[in-house]
Amino acid sequence: MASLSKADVDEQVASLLREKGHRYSNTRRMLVRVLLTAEKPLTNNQIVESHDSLAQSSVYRNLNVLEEGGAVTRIVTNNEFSRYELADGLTEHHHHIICTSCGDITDFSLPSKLEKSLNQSLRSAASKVRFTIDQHRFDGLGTCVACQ
Amino acid sequence: MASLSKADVDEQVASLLREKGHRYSNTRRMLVRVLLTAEKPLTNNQIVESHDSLAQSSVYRNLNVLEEGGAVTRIVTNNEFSRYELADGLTEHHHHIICTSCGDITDFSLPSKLEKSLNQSLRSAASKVRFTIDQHRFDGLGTCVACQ
DNA sequence: TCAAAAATGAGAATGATTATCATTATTGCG
DNA sequence: CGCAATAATGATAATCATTCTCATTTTTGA
Repeated sequence: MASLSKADVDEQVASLLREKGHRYSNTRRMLVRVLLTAEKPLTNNQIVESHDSLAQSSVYRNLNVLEEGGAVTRIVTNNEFSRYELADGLTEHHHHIICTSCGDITDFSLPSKLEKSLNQSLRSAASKVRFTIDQHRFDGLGTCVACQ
Repeated sequence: MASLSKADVDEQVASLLREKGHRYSNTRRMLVRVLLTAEKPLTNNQIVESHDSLAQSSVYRNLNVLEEGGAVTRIVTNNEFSRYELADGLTEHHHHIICTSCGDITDFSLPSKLEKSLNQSLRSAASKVRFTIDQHRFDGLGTCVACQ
């Protein structure tokens, strides 16, 4: 599954938002663009600072709208900041290695075979406790070079 | 790896705290007892309410002390409450199925073969980006029976 | 062109968590 | 045993990321 072009992503996001009765406004378009070009999940402030015309309250509000629409995923690790990235389906499925000291995040992927086995085990466990699974996350927690 | 007895856990925690120059006070002992008997990760408030003599500020402070000592793991999912459980080594290694609606958490385990492959893939990815890995987490995110 | 609906942004409010600090408990040493 | 010194406690205040409010602006569709 190759990654999508900017136009494709726009179209997908527009459609996701439309389903929820939301518009794909300029601000939202800008957020998607920033997340698409970022090579790692970003905090709200990193996004705000990336562009003069972005108001903090709007970024928070719109990231929530995008998250509810399924276009963006929020990553929470500690009690500091949330980080945001484009959701699965808009990017390739991947996982994270997270620095518990500074919060920095790096992406990585698992062999698809392993990914399948994981999914299988998860679904089977979930059905036993009668949970519906929307997504999963596999994170490595540790320390980055800068922090050790 | 069978789970440890209460006495064993106490000994381990005492030792972990001692290494950090902390005492294994009655309050801390009580927190460990509550987490040990709980069948799922608990919020700070759930712990406070489990016992009259527990002050909120002390519970927060001591959960942090226990976390720093490696005796307790904090689980953060959304912007609401953190939840706490005994760390790996004091309980059997396991994973979580989390309800994104109410925050409820259920434990489950992966086949040890899968667990090994996961670890291998993670370590290999981490070394490439020069991260040191302390632990990993694999969470299923979805909706519990009560919320769907 | 116009009204209805949605989005924006500045600032106020919220609320989980952390810091403060006077008081109390514990430790180890003589 | 006492008795400092050190750590823990708990009530309360402070913090700060995030959410809410609301007046204004933009967009939509008829």
